Formats: sequence, C-alpha cells, structure tokens
Amino acid sequence: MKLVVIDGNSIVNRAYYGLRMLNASDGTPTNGIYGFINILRKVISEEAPDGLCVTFDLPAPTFRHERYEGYKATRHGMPDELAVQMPILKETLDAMNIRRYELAGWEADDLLGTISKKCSEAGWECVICTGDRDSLQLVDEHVTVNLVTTRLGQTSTKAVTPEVFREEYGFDPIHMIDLKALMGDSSDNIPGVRGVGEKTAMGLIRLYGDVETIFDKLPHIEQSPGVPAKAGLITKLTEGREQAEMSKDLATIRRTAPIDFSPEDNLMAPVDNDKLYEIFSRLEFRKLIDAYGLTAPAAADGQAEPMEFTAECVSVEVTDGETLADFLKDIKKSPVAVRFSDNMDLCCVSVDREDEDKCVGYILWSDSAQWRPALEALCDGDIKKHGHDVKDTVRALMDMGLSGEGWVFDSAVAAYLIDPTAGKYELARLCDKYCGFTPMDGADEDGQFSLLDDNTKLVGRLLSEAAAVECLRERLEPKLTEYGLEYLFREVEMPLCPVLARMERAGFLVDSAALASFGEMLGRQIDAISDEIYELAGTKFNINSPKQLGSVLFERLGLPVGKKNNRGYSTNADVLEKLRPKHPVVGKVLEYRELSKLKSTYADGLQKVIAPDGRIHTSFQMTATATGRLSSTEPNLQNIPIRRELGGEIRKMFVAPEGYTLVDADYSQIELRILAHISGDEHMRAAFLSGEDIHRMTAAQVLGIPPEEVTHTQRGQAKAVNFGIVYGISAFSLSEDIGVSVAEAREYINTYMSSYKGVADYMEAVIANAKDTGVATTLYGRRRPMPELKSSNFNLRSFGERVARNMPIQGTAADIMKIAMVNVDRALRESGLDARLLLQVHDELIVECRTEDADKIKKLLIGKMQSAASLTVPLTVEAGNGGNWYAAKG
DNA sequence: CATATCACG
DNA sequence: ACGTACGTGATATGC
Repeated sequence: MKLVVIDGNSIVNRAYYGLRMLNASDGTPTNGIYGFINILRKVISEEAPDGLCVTFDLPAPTFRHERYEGYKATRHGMPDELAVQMPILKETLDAMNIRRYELAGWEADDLLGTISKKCSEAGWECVICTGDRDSLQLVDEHVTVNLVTTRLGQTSTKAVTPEVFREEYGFDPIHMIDLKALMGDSSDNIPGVRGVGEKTAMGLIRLYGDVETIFDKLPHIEQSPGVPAKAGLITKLTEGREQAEMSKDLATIRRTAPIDFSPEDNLMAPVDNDKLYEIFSRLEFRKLIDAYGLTAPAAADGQAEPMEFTAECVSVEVTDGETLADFLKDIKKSPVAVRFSDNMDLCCVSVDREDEDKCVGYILWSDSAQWRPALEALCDGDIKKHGHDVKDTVRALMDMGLSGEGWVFDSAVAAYLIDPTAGKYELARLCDKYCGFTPMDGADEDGQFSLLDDNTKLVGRLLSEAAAVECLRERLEPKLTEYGLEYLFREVEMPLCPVLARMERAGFLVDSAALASFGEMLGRQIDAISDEIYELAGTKFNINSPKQLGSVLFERLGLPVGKKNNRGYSTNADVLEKLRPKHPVVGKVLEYRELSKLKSTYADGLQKVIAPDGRIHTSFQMTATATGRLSSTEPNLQNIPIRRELGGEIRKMFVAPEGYTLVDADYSQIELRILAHISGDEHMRAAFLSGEDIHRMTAAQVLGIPPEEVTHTQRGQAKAVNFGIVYGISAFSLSEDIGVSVAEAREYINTYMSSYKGVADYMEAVIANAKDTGVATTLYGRRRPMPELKSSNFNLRSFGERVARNMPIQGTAADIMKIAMVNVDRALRESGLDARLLLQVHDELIVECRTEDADKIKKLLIGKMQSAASLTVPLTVEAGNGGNWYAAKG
C-alpha cells in the first residue's frame, strides 16, 4: 500500500512562483491553486497511490515558540496574492475529499516526518511530494521524496530514493542533518560551523558519517586521506562545536507530532461534484471542470433550469403561409435573439411573447419557400435583433444580399466592454459565467440525445444558444449601465459591427503579379546572401534558427555576448546592430532577416490569402485588445511594412482598381493630443495650439532654447521622450532608445516632468485613481480592470502602473477612431458616391473611391475624423490619395 | 505548443 | 535590488 503526502505550503509556493499571474474575473488571484491542482493530478497519475493527504504550515503568529531564539526570523511572509489563495485551496481540497493536516507549533516538515514514520510503522510505503530539499533526511527504504520543480508552467518531478540520494551526495540520507550541522542553512537560519562550507562538510561526512564521530576523531581528521587539509580546520571545528550541535538539533525534523493519523484514514475518495464544480466555476477553471468530469449541480427549486427556455417554450418551424404570418407578427415584439448555423442554412429566432408569459422558438430552413421572405423581414432595420459575434453574422447576411441593420445587442461585445482582459468571449463560456448554465452543444454523448438526428441536434443547439443570448442580455445590460458603458455600447461598438462587416466584404485589391515577382526577387537575393553568410562564417547552418545563429556568432566566431535569453544567446536586431562593426557577417545576417521576413510574411504570406476576386479580405477582431483597439487577422493588414525602404514596396502592391483611387487619412499625433487634453497641461496644449512641430517644441521646452535652434538630434531625443511618456517611461529604456547614459536619460525625464508639470501631476493622479477603483478608463468610459496595481510583486506592479498610464491614452484614441469610422461610413453611404472604407490601422483610414471624387472624399474624411471628438487642442487629420497605398500615404 | 523574432501603430 | 516602454499578429524553429 502506498500513501502520497503533499507538502502543501511548499507545493503551492512552487506553483505560485512558477506560474504567471492568473486571475478570476473578479480579480481573485488563482495561479497558486491552479498550479497546485495540476501538480496534484500529475502525482496521482504517476504514483497511483492508495491514499493521499496534504500538510500545511499554520500562518506566522503560531511560530512563536521556536526552539531557539532568532530561528525563522528571516522567513518571509507570503505575498498577499498567495495568502488569499490559501483558504480557497483548503476549501478545494475539502471538496476533493482529501485530508489536510496542520498543527499549531509544528511545521509542515515535522508533520511530513511524523506521517511518514507512522506509514512505515503500519507497513505502508510513503511518497513525500515537496519542492523543499529539507525533507531529504526522511528518505529510507520505505520513504521516497518526490522533488517538484516548476519552470515556466512546466512541472517536473524527481523521485529521490536512498540509492539516488547516495549517488548524488555520497552518504546516507539521514546524514543530511549532519551536513547542515556543519555547513548551516541560511534560508532556515541554521548557523553551522563558521568557516566550514559545502566542500569541507561533504568531505567530512563522507568519511565519518555523523557529527559525533567527527568530534570523537577530531585530533586526527587532518591526517585522514581525502579530506582537503585546510589550515585551522581543527580550530574551527573545536570553536564551532556548540554551534554544530545546536544546528544539528535545528536541522533534525521532529517525527513525534501529536496528530491522530493512520494511513487508512486517507484512502483515495471520489470528489464532491457539487462543491468542486462550484469552486472551479468560481475560479473559472474550465479545463479542470472537464478534466474531473464535473457537472452543474441540479438546480434548487425556483432557480433557473438550464433548459427552462427550450423546455417551457414551444418551437415552431416556419413551413407555410400560416407559420410565416405568425413569425412576422411575433418578431415585431422585441426582443428577438437570432442564431444561424455555420453554413447559414438554418436560423433560429427566439421571441419573447410577453403577453402570454412564454416564449417561442422559430425554426427557419433555407430549403423552405418561406425562407427568403422570413429572413428579409427579420433583417429589416426596424426589427431589433440580439446576437453573438454580430459582425460575423452581419457579414454573412450581407453576403446573402440581406441588410445588416437593426442589431442592437451582441453578447460578445457586451462582455468585452465589461472586461476587455478576459481574452475569450465564446457564447457557452459567457453563459456559464454569467447565467450559470451551459447551452446544449447538440453533441452530447449520453442519454437519448445522441439518438437524435443531426438536424434535430442543430436546432436544439441553436435554440439553446438563442436562449443563452437573451439570458446574457438580461445579466450584462445592468452591468453596462453600472459601469457607464452604455454610450460606447449603443453608439459606438454596435453601430461599428455593420461598418466592419462592409470593410471585410470590400477587401483590398492587390497586384498579385507584382507581389509574386517581388517574392521571386527576394528569393534570389536571399539565396545570394545566404551563400555570403556561409562563406563569412565558414560553415553552413540554418540562419533562421536563433539557436544555430547564436552558436555560430558567439561560439564559432567568438563575438561578445550582449544579452541572453531563456534559451541561450539573444540574437535580436538590437543585439546584432551593436555587433555590426565587429564582423562583416553580422550586417549580412541583418539584411537576411529583413529579406526573409518580407518574403515569408508578406510576399508569400499575402499571396496565399488573395481571394478569387483578387482582393484580400481581412477579419477585424472587435474583442481582442485590452485597450479597445481593433485587431486584424488572416491576414493582419495592420502591420504591412512602411518604416524601411524595401518594406514600403509591399504597400505599393495594395492598389485601387482602374478608374479608382485610394484616399488615406490619418490622425496626426493623436495620442499626444489626447494627453494634452486629458492632463490639461498648459505648455503641451500651447504647443499644439501653435501648430508647430510637437517634438521640436518639446525639445525647446525641455532644453530651454528657442524652437528654431533645436538640432536634428535634439528633436529625435524629444520624440523618443514623447513616446516614452505615452508608454510609461523608464530611464533605462529611454537611454537604450536614444543612446545616452542612464543618468542622462534620467536627467532628461526629470527636466521634462518639471517642464510639463500638468503631465507629471496627471500621471500620478491616473495611477492613484486606477489603484483606488481597480480599473483604468478612457474619456468615453471604456474600462480595463487592473488587479496588477495591488500586487506585492514589484515587476508586476510596475507593469500595472505603466499600463494605467497608457490605457487612457491609447484607449481614448481607439474610442475616437471608432466614432469616426461610424460617422465616415454613414457619410459615405449618404453621399451616394461610389466609395467605401477598406481598412483601419489604428490612427489611419483608407477609402477606395472614383478618382474624380478624391477631393470630396478627402474633405469628408477630414471633416468626420476631426469632428469625432472635441478636445481642448486641435485634432488634426492629414489626407492624401494615390493609385496605391504607398502613394496615397505620401 | 511555446519561444524568439520582427512587422505595424 | 529589482528589470527595463504600450498595444497587436504571423512565421519559423525545436521540444
């Protein structure tokens, strides 16, 4: 029989420090618990024990009666983020029916010692699972220690048996205590013998075994072979004898804790489904819910049953004139929630018939004669519709020639506004989180459900999803109101859905022949430069592999190592740029990197996604960023090269069709203007009101010289500082960026902050406010939860402070751009011109229009973009046009 | 599947 | 003493 005993404090510590910060959406940190459970699962599956229990230290105040004064004085209290997880972890273990042992005045080590001893006496094998080497003294033929380490979320364990221990240390496990008696242990405040370190102590113990024997043979030890003959060793030992004896006592784990323990009390037991489900869903451990096969507890009386909607609601298939008429009548009674199958062949609409106290689910199939009239009526802008990922639905409807108007609620977008850091907004997940039930997925394995045919399953799923959308609306709308997000939701995000759908559908025309030949040209250059690199390096290797490149540069060629990363040498552009003068191959590698990036990501990558219409249709993500910006995927059209000359060639292949032109309009310095507005800093506002170059004005202000005397270099430095201010500057990074010493950078920042006192005050206030409220917000009320600000971890907290400075600026810019897009799109359509929005790149919009309308469109864009917000500084927009994107931006 | 690198604002 | 600017997405490598 085998018992696993887990050193709770040690393992939760490993988990906490080994895993990145995780939070439930209410801010509760969860990484310690999550990591603990994963280690627990791993141990159970590897050891397959008959019994299991966990030991804990009781918190600090119980450490009073220490055996010696000063002992444990240096032990750090655990950080708050971990401390709050401890009671939840214990609650979790209780729900898993795992016994816990904790005893005031007795450390976890003593409990482990006592439990392992009692196991041995009962004839059980014992496996101690800990991250702490202190327990190794307990190892014997019945007791194994599984040492756990976690690195970057990966846990590994090493089983230490007497043989393994002897292999590593060269003596028996029990002599760990003698080793500590001599060399001490600073982490446990065990003094050891002054002047005796690891080497000496190990040598002595390998020869003599224990401390007592060493002191017995004290006069002779220096003559002994194998022990390094060090001058004064005997003196040191003689003087340290008392210390050694005390240290040995301290190091010895007590195995006589007064606990009521017998291994049989700890047999493996099934978990308590209801309790564990409640805890895991509270902590948002969805993977673990699946892993343990947990199910939602049966609801108590009066509570919403998951299937309430479909069970109590009638469903009607629209198959004839009569059912169609019912449908048309009912959808005018808001609200209606709408779900489509992926291939758009099936549409389910849930209608709440308020007067009859029940709801109806309408089922529409595309092969029915009623399909088209039903859908056209539904898509009318006057019918208020609710959905999930509305932009995608609207895009598909538009593909079918239907209107995308009238969508007033999107559960994904609502949940995103409430917490934009949540990451994922799948319908089932949100429903589980906010409504406490999971919609049917139609693929349920058990019960009669699997006997149903595919169509029935699909209908069931979609009706259930429609119910989920309605439930989410009931739960999320009050939150939108509570958090002041109604304006953004109703007036910005929801109206943006059809705008983005139109942009995705429009696509951006590319010159695919030019792209292909550019790619071939790059290929030839890459081949040539590869050969040069092999020649200069004297060996052939994969230049794309940082590992191989690192070994060539830093080992074979012996170049000085700049930075290191987790895996070895860093070979990024910053490092290589500094190395450029040292060896001709470095420049070639940089050139190779530039070319191969252009070829693989852009020349080749973009060709793969050109649609049959010759255009590239990106997808905009509305719920991807923490600040409120959009993102663009498959392909990403928001990172098309421009900064380097060769990269700019790619933009020349994004073109307007014959007879059309591209109009490109971008906000000038929108982030700094927002900062000037929000902070109200008089100097910065004056700079923008003057219409002068902002970076030049910054340099003049900080250096105290007239603007016209600012040199090119000084302007460049001021520009870097302005960027830094927006991002949450540090002297180190600024110095790296502009190539001055850290001290000079610090001086520059200090001068800046005293010149722009309003900015300095604002930065302080914004952090204090975020700390206070737990969220950072934009001018329009967009929020970002900021649990990091309360962290006791310096790095995490500093990161939080930088984010708190940046979010109101970047986020407000995103708000303004979204407002502009809605207005631009409306104005374009009302103008009746042949013109459409194609792309947004954060501060830039691109419109395709008839060549002869270019000036009208420019005026329209400038007007709508500038009037999207009214700030106390001008909001300037610059516009150009041309036959391709590169020319339009020029 | 995670990491390193690099493209953009 | 820390570790080094905010926000993204795609590609290639290597475990």
